[in-house]
Amino acid sequence: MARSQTTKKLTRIQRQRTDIILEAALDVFSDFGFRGSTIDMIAKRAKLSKPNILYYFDNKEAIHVTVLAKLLETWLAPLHAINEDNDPIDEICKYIEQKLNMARDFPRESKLFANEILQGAPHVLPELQGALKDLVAQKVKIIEAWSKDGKIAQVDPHHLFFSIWATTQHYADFDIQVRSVLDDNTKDPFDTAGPFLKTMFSTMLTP
Amino acid sequence: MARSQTTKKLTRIQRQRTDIILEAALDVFSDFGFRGSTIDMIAKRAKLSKPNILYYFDNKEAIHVTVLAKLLETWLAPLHAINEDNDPIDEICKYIEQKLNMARDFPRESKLFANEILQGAPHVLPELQGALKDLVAQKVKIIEAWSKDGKIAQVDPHHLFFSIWATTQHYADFDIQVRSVLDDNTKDPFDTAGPFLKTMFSTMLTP
DNA sequence: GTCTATATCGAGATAGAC
DNA sequence: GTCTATCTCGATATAGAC
Repeated sequence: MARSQTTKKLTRIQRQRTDIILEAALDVFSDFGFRGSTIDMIAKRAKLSKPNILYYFDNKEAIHVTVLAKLLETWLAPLHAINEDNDPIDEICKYIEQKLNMARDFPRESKLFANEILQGAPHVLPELQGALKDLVAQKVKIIEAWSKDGKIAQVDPHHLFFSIWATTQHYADFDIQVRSVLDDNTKDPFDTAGPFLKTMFSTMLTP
Repeated sequence: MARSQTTKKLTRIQRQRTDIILEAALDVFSDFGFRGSTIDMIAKRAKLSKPNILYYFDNKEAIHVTVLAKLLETWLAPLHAINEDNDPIDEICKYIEQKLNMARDFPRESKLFANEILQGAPHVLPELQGALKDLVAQKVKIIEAWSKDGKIAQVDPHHLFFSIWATTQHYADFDIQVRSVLDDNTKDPFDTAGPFLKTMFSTMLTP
């Protein structure tokens, strides 16, 4: 049994090693998917030997699961931050900006997540049906309250979230298509996407 | 060299066989990605033997490339249909509806395409930079003309297309997440997504 | 054209020395 | 804890009979 699986307490050096492995694994998995990635690739990127990787993790799947678990934490953070007491349109715009910043700054995480969902979420389905569903339900209520109070227009809150997720993550997941279609490659798509999306969503939400 | 690669002319039975193989391949590739799929899976689904598959196609990659080429044709059809002479908002709404219908009726194609783009478009990059880019450039001009004539609001046409692609395809590619988040699984997400998206985009585009 | 049998190879995982 | 060497298996692709 690999060291990291048996106990929670790790020495500093062990913690470092697993972090290096997870960082390399994120690189590889996000580029080639789970099945397209090999332990050898991860080992090379981490500058460790293949058996050494398997000393820290039971098997390839364990690495994948750990990477996904880490990513989910940060992935849901912006949604948590939506606050009922602030101005509704400001809150939504802030959320869009945060999601777009994450797509720009963490494209590997976005692609890895997209890959996992595309394959039917074999490793994160429980989280989708549990933590994510509950969190969304909570924020849906906020949107509904805003609508009821006439602070924003009447919209389907679920589809609002789906649209924000889809449009922001698109710039990370489909970046090769975005850059292929845009003629002027000197301009960063993210710079113009922000204003566009904020305009679109606030126009719809303005009562 | 496999039969189907040497000449263009195929007998009726050969054409049938290759169609059966491509149909099975679409099933398998869209579920497991290129690397996660095996020729055996395709053979089983097509009810043919593995060597028989390789009689019709040189190798696994040739099957993948052929499936992608077929799918791209149908994939771009709705974009072609956008007509400058009709009412702008009607045309955009029609486009959204067609894209959403395709996501509903051809989820395998949508997922396969998403997978290919996520991996960096190894097999369709030339088409993205050629046919797709040209087609988009042409339709971007139509949007710009509509804006200039005051028929629709001023929007960035590229980001408009990106957003339509992202939001519609989301319901096919991320369906497992969509269904996990929605409490009531009896209702079809597509039924409510159509009105939502049409409202969102026409609100933004109304001058 | 289609099959069975098989060569070959890449990759996950382990054994055991140090 | 980390390494080299190796086992093992699954998958691509081919050989050759029918």
